Amino acid sequence: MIDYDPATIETKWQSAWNDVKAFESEVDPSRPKFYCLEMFPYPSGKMHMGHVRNYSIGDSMARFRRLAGYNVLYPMGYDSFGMPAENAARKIGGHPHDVTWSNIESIRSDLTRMGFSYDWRRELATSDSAYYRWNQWIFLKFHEMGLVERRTAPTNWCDSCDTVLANEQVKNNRCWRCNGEVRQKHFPSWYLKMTTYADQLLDDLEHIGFPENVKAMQRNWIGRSHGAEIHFPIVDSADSIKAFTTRPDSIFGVTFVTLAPEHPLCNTLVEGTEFEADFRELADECAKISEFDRMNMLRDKKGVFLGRYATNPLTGEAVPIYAGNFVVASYGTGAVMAVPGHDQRDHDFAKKYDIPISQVLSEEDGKEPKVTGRAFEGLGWMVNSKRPDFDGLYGDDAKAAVIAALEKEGMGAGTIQYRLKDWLLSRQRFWGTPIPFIHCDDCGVIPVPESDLPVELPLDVVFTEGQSGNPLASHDGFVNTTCPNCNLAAKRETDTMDTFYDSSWYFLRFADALNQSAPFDKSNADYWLEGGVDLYIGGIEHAVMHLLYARFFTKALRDAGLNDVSEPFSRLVCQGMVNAPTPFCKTCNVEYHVDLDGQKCPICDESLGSRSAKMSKSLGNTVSPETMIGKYGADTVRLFILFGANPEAGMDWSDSAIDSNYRQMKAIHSALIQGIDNSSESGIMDEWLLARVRLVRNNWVDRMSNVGLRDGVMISHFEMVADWQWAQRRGGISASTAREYLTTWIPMLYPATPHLAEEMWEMLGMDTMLALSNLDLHDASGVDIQDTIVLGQEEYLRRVIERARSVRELAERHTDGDLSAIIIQTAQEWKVELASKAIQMHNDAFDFKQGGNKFLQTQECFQDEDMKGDVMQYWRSIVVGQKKRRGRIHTWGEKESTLVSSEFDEVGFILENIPFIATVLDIETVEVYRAGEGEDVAGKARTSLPLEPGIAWR
RNA sequence: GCAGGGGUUCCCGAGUGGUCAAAGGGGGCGGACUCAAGAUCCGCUGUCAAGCGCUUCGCAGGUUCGAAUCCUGCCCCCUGCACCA
Repeated sequence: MIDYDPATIETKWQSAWNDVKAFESEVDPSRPKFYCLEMFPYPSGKMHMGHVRNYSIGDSMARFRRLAGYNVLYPMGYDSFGMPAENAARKIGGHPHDVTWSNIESIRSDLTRMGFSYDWRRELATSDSAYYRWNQWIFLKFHEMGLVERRTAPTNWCDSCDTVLANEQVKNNRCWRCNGEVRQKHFPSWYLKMTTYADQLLDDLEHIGFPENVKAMQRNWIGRSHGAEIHFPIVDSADSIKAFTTRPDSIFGVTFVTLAPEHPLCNTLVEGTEFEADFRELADECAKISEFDRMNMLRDKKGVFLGRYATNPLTGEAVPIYAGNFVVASYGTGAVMAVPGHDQRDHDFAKKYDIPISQVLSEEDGKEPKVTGRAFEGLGWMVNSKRPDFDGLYGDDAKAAVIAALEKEGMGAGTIQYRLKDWLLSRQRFWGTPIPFIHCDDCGVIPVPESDLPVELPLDVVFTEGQSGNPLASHDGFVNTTCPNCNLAAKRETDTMDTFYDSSWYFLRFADALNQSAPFDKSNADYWLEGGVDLYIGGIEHAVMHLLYARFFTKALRDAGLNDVSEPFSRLVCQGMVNAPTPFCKTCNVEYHVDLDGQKCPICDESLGSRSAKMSKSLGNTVSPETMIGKYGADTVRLFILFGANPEAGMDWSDSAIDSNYRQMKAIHSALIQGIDNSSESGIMDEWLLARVRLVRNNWVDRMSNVGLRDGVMISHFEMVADWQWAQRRGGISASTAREYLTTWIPMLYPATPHLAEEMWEMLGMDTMLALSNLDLHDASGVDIQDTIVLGQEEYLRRVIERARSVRELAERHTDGDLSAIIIQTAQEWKVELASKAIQMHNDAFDFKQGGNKFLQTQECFQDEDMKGDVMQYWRSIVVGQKKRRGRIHTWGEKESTLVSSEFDEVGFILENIPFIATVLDIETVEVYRAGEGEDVAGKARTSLPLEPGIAWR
């Protein structure tokens, strides 16, 4: 017997695939396309388990689709601009370019060793000028379209990263990358006007296959809210306060107005008055304190009266103006109309400062609002309106009426607010795409002409530790240039682009990666991206940033005329994390480094337990893919990854589990060898095994088509081995059946474990490699009636054996000495007859409640007075059932019904299989007869049902 | 607080009204093989019991002839956003 030797066959097939260029694909409108893409890696060093998982999923799907006849685009690249490379370069004194390229080499070799089937011709790296020149080209295009804006505004500045950040990159006022605190800084910056697309980005979410949580996060992020902007004229002033509200229907309950302390009107109003001092104190407090303190402080709502009043535009009432620490300057208009009767926050504030509370919405139509001591925030019926024609209106009608009145009187308008901001694109860092603009004293900020692209990053820059600032800014050769307009000396822009820019269109570049005259050819992009990338796989951490930017880009590029695609990704799968055991203290709820395994908790001194935690360097619970591939081979690692959990679920690394997957691979290998070597001429299990494979293959295609890889692999790598082994145990199969089975089975092994499959395919004598094969999977012929019977019979046998086992222990207790015989009593003929009739009637929608008893009375078996009771009881059990179990005619599946109706000869079938039953049950004698035709051992005759014989031991 | 996702047997994890004491894997136990270990194979793994038994799918109710599955309320966990007006 040949041993399973993954190392040899894996390298063999990897180079064979490479030799025949198996995975290179071209546009071919005559075939259905499938674009399979994984979020490309940031080349930070070696490949880790998260990558392995991501790409194992993608590769299996790509291979599955190729096998099914699709024209598959499956490319790979590197998201290689970014700070880690720059920081590494500073540390070791090199250039980010060199750091990046050596990491890319390393990752590429890991990817190759896993056998991933990429079209390597399309490989790209975003830090390559062949790529980023198109970043610049697109930027100029966006500029022409009016989507680029340079403006000075407060920005999020991260001190430790030495750069500004986009809104999306700030989490809890901390930097997404380094977790350092972010502060506000006024800065001239480049923006992409993503808000132009806010509505499309939100509305189009409805039609794409993203997971619900990702859609929710994006909706949340875009944060569209419908409402009104309402003007509150300031008493004795020409100014008015513009407040945004989502609840214009509560306007008659406004008892004060609150401004953000940063609101410019605050200053105007208090300057030189007795209220100035208090206001300054509040404003300073808000400006200074750290985010952490502010979160605490904000539990305590604070405000100061500004000494002035504003007029409610619909009533003319004057209400006091406050500045409040809880009003956010950057959202809406930075001013809030306060309705303490219907907003809990305003309610708290009003109580604290003794401001009147007025209720103008009622929970019940026609009734006065209840006084509860809390604000009623739901929709309600308007009451107490200080103008006619409003009372009695509800919800949207109420809002519309108020807005209409405001618009008519020029005091406001219905508006829509977004949380989404424009994308702050510029970074004060070196390792990114230079923004292609030039600052000229005379001509201003002007674009680099297209013919001068790319603006390349200089390679002669020295990076040293402790260096701060952007090295581009001090690189004379880069900075100094001439103005394309007036030809006088000018300076280059030294800001570079956010690296998320690079990854916002790489999936389009892959469609035509070698194009040197354009970012991509339109027809190529339209072919491969029609309906979007068909399957996009990556981590949930990109739910907002990358996926939102990429959607925006695709739409903007569409509007630039570069493609006809509106949504880049038609189906997104976010793969779960790979976890591994790590020491854990239950009491302190802290995870520790694996070095502390088996020791005591450093905090509370209790013994540490273990729990599953995300693999990370800081916990030391990582597992090196390289080591695992070396030990078990790529196929086993892939099988483990796919079988360990469904793609979306988190999975736990387990040494024993990968070991058992390796054993499974060996079992598959030896089953295949056994099949190939089979020279038997007859096989009693032929019919059954072939029926099984017809059934199972359809299920497999079904599961795989829906990225149900775990289920798919369970069928191909577990159930089918079990079927094979069962067939062997039950008496074996013939050579021709073995061949037929393998011809179907081996391709099913191919997506998950392609090397083994390819090797076995060749050994089976096939000339065309699986990598080049195109099998019509959907042509699977399915199971026919004969298959159903054969499968049903075998299941019947298994069930009989199972039941025999389950009563065995009891029988042993009730019998003196060893058991020597098993007695099987199949159901009486009249039972089978009745059941068969009942099935027929059930199919004809017979009403058993109505006519069941009447029918029974016409039956021959019912005429015998002694049997009447039994017949009644039996009848109930097959057509009605008990509390817990429904009647058999309802619970029998197709197989069972077919067997019963076709008068399956249970006695004959068991007689044929006596040797097998005797062997597996380890018993000398197996007796079988129809109940009533032999001794009624242990009173089992009465309990026998069709397909459920009474089983007794002796 | 809002939004999304969850809570299933020793563990992980399938399971969307009856075929469910609930797939599969891990772990554990037992057996075969072996001098032994490992590997491999077979069986068992809620509970009492020669049963159309009893109890179990976060908790409490409800709908139903029948609920892990549907409805209501509550508790807990994870993720994201957050005094967003």
